Amino acid sequence: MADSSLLDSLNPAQRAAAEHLHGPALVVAGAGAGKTSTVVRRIAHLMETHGVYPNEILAVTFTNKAAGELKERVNHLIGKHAEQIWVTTFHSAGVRILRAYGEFVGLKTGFVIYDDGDQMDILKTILEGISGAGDYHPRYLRGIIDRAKSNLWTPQDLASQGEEYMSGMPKDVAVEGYRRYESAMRRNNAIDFGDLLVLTVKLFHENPDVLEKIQNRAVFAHVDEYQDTNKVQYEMTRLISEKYRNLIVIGDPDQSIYKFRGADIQNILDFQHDYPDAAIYRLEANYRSNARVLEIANALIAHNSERLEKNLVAVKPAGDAVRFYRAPDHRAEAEFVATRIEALRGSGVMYNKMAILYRTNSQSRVLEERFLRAGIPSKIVGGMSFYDRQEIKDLLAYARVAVNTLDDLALKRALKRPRRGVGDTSLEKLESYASIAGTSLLSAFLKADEILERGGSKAEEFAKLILEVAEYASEHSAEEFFRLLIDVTGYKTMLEAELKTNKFETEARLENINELVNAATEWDAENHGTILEFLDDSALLSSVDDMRTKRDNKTTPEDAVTMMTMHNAKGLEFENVFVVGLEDGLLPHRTSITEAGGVEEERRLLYVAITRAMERLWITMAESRQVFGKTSPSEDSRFIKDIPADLMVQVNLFNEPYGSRIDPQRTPPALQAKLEAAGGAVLVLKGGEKVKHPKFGSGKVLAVTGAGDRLEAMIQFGEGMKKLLVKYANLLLE
DNA sequence: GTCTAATGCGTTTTT
DNA sequence: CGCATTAGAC
Repeated sequence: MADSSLLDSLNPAQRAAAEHLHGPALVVAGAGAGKTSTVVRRIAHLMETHGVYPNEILAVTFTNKAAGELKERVNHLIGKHAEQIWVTTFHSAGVRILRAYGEFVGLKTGFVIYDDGDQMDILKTILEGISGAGDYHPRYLRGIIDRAKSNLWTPQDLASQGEEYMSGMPKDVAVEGYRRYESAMRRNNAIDFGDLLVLTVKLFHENPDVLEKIQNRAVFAHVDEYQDTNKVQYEMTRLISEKYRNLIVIGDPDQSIYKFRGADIQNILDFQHDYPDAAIYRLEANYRSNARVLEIANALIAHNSERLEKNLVAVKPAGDAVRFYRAPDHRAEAEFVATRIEALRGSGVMYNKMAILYRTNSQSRVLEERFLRAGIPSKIVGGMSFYDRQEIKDLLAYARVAVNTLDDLALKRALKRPRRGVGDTSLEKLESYASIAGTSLLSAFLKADEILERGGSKAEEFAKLILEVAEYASEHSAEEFFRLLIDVTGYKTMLEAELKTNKFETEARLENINELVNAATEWDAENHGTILEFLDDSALLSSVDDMRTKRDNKTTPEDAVTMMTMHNAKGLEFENVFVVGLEDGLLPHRTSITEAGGVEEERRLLYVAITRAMERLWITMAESRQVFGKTSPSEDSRFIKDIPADLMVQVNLFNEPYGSRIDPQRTPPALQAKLEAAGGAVLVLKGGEKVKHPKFGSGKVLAVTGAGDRLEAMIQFGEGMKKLLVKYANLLLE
């Protein structure tokens, strides 16, 4: 095959994957193995060398942020036509498809996306309506329904499942709850995250012509993070790629961490079974981490059994040793991290090269407080986000009912703030009227004068306000709309009145509604879309996506330490990483210990966290920690024992080693063979080099495997391919 | 109808 | 500890 400069920077394994043309393929890509580069170059190569049109290429990523980066890199490589490549997440693809064809599966124009808070509101009412079910927490039912949807189960399918899927709820309550939930959602013309995928699959099944249109947009399909796909995503992938069968899935079973969301590691483990003709490519050279970091990651994950054989080898040499700090309590742990961060800063490292990863969002508080006192700038990714704040949700509720007058839930939320003089009793009457008449709540409000004995005019006034707002929504840009909204609803006036009694909090709220307008302005500039599309985008933002973190705290300086959960860290990398809270009960989390496969999943989570580190890694635990206001003692995480003691340095508060020490003579395996070249220069092999062997002559290094003394090079010589132990091969660089 | 204070409760990860 | 709910006062 003709050399293409596009692929020159890839190693042989990456290159083989990037050159894959037709048919299914599985790319097992270890952490930091350069899978994004491989996909970027594969796409560029398809277009440049094989003349594939950009609008025949689909790439599904895990987050919008990853999608944006992929697009940008392809763009950078080959220029403008990359715009037409469909790079998306499963959920964004679902919205786009359903906005175009939703009517085929019973959706009406203007349907809105409900988040988990909305789901809980609906489910609470539903549980209260089922006799004897009022005591069950809606959270559990939401979990059941989400899991059912990720498995493509209808309420009827759920009824035939075992008790283990009912989260301790009586099965008939769960099934009936699911049924009522579905009809409530349709009545409100609303869909949830699960529906974005479930309804898309349903649409594909029932409308072959629609499916074919999508298939033609996905002649060459890529699905990233395949280890975290669930049943419905599996089905979506299968259907979309069915026509052309040019499907490449990329993933790493060792990084599967979303089982609770229905992700099924078997999807990747069984790929070759589903597609017997699938090619398989393994990217096993890790370009990200210092060899010592990778060594402990490998040692840890070796304790898992649900794996695909993989031998991840460091390209980088050994750097700083991994440090382990055992703190007396959670405050001391925060103190240690703060001290280390200041020391790093003192030696010239920027704050944005540092990250702290934890198991649960609640762990961020002590750290944040400590950093605030120390003057360390920090930003929290995830947790309570901008769009979860009360004032933002209130305003979005007005927007939602404006674009979808069937949204009773949003109408009720809007009614609460500012107060409209319509209380619970009136609302109840209007709701029951609407329910009997089979109309929306808004229609009932419009006729409130006839329905209510007292206070009907106030309800009607409110309904008219909503209609007025709805008119704005259809006629204005997002920015103009939200400017009008905060004014005409009296929301701003209400907040300004609250300034007297609750200055600090209200000032923040005023600032936030101003930020909402700013967000809309920026969005307008990039999208020129409708209010409905603005709502879609804000609903689908993930915590690592830019728009949200940027909005989250506008005072956060560019140079700040990143704090996030281990889940959110997937796909990211940082020069310096602190993995905190390695205590049994926290990691592995107590709730996961009794679940089948739970501990292995938690071990993978730690594996993901560790492999984020490029140069320096600290692991910490606290011997006691406050939970719900009570101090309780804790033990080392069982995962600490998975890592041989001589691979980490235990340190004190001053980062000085004590107790166990690593052997300074021992070098961790790295994918680098040091060869004495003619002039005595050190030669590093990673594949692709031309070398000379005393007996076989000139050859080209195809791949390098193994480590240390067992490091082997696969070399193509004139007389054929040889696999040689580098240590004895006497190779010279040509 | 609305606001306030007291109570009780839960322990995870998120598109 | 932080929240969501609720009883009871205005």
